[in-house]
Amino acid sequence: MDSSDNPRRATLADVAREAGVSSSTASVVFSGKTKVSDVTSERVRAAAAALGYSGPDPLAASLRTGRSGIVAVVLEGQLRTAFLDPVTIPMMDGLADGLASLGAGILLLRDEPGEAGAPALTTAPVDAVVLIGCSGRTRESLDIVRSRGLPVVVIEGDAGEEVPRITLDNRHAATGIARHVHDLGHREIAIVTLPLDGDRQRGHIEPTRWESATVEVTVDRFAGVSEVFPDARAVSAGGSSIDEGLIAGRSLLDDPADRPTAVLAQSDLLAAGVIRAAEELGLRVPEDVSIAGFDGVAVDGIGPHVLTTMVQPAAEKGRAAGAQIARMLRGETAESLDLVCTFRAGTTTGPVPAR
Amino acid sequence: MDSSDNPRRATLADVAREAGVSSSTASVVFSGKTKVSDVTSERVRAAAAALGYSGPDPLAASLRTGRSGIVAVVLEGQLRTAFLDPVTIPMMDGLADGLASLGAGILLLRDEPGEAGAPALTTAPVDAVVLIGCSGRTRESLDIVRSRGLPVVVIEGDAGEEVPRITLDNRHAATGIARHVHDLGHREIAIVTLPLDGDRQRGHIEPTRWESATVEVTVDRFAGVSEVFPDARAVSAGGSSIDEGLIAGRSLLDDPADRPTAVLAQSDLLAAGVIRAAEELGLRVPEDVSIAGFDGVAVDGIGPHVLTTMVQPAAEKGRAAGAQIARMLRGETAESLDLVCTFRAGTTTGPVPAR
DNA sequence: ACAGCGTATCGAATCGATTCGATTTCCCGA
DNA sequence: TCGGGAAATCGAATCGATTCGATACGCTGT
Repeated sequence: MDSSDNPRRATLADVAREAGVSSSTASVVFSGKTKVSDVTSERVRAAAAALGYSGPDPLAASLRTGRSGIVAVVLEGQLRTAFLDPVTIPMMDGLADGLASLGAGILLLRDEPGEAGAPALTTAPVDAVVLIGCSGRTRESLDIVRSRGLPVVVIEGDAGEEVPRITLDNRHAATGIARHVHDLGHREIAIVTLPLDGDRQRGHIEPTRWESATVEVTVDRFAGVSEVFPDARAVSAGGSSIDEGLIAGRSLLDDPADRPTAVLAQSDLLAAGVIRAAEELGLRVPEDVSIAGFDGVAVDGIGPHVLTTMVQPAAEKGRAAGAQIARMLRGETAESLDLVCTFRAGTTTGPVPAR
Repeated sequence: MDSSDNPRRATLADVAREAGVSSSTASVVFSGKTKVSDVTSERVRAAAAALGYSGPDPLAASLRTGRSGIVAVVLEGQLRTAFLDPVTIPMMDGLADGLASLGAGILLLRDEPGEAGAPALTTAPVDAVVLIGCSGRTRESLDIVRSRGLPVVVIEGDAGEEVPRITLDNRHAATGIARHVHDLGHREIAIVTLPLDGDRQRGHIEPTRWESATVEVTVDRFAGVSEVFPDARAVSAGGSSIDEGLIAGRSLLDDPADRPTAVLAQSDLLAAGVIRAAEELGLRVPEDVSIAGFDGVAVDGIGPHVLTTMVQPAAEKGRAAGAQIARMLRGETAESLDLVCTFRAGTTTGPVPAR
């Protein structure tokens, strides 16, 4: 309205002059770092209002204090890819919470090839960085961050020693759910896995294929199940979605002669797809086939079922990352955390059907 | 490793001294704004490497140039609320694209009560702001932004004149899909709406109820359908999800005596829920009941069906917002855009069943 | 040999706040 | 009446780069 195209916006110095105080005093009025008399404070505020001054310029303040109040989150590839996973969202929310105590905002960065020469990470005014799902190009991001000397935390990824990381006890949790199924009497089970690497290839997984798998989550969850069912067959999905689960589920349940009595999916979305596949084929869950998931997210549209699954503390992952960042910013040393999943018994697993 | 706890990180001046050039020259080597001889450039780079200097400090650079390369996106409430809507994600992706030409990152801000006195928006070093779904508290955000004199764009919300906005032709698009259903011969139709206001109350909507509705999208899409079907009955869902659609669908399709031949849902997720409700009741889609959605997002898990819907240019919304921001930052004036949805004929609508 | 010119580099001002030691003010007790 | 000390305010340095007019240098054409 009135302040949009002035020749120059008012600065703190202008306000101070207008109020008849030094700029140091004016500064303190806004930051509250020191006591100022009420009368002075009032005069400064009045002057600010008169000049249309809306508080200290964040850029200048940042330079002086060395803090921008921004934490970068580096996601792989397109945002849509990252946010397709329903776990990501509560995690981000948790991160926002964990960072809130710092009053820090979240800067979304894609670790893209970066057309304009330097990746955004080089030139972004951030106080710290959170790397999610460290792999491939994220590695480069890490190098940049290290050379800038920024505090960094890695969520679900390995970035070498010295970098604090937040992980999940994927392997142990997977063993837990496998044991649950085993206790129910199941012996013929199948696993629907997440992608093994960037290829996202679907289909049956030969045991030797695991050697070239790079996605840690997938490998760990598989290894966990293997402890209980060393010979379980596995098919890989092309991603974590209901439709992918449906495809995998069909391929597993199609042949009545060779049908597992239980299917362990590596994500809840996949499990939901498998349930749909079972329903399609006229199989009852859990009477004819037991199905378990992983993650413990709210999956829409599986009707009356409550999925048996391992609930991962998604929001907690984010909060923990935020907390570690906060520590590092205070100069304390951060530590790595391995969060534990908790078993949730649902209605989708039951005793092995009488043959 | 080596640069983590030095007494002081190297500055551009240090590098310049080490290389035996002036700091202005050193600056130019990194920014590339002016020609520098190869030999000088090389000397500077070598000096930088020797001192472990990783490029100009973004904070200092920002102060001088007045640009931080960051655009804030203000979301209402929890992140999870905002990202639950599958339209949000491609939109953010589009925004990221639209902003990429500026090399700008996206700062996620929640318009919270803001415990620590000033909301983050006051102190965030941003170049511009995108407000999403302007309502209630977002209004305050707008005031802050205005007083800071920052360029701002509103997506799907009204922020008064002078603020460029990106909108959808919701009303017209809704009319289009209603006409499609009308052309198929349907006369008894029902609408499943998105929430009418913050209450998110479920259930039948009395015509007078519309007067107090505050969510623009809901009202517009309803009004659009009303042009074709003035007497259509409407039920409100408690949100945009498959489960909410299921609930609404059951209530509409339950009674065979009083069953609409077509259901128009205000979102694809709701439509998916209605489809499930129909299937539950043994109704075939579209033979027994036609169902249409809105949005054109990829909905997982409705099996072989392709939803008849209005495809909204979600990514384009974000891209357009990004483009307008870019214009404002270049000093040009931005304009409001009303994007159009396109009809997609699917397999979920068909001729009205013979009675 | 020199005016004229293009190129590479330099100097110094500037961006707008924060910070902390120094200074002033004022009140109280001896 | 004056010294002592707490409270409020001031001054000046500082954060680390960018920018642009000025300068120096080496060529070319006549």
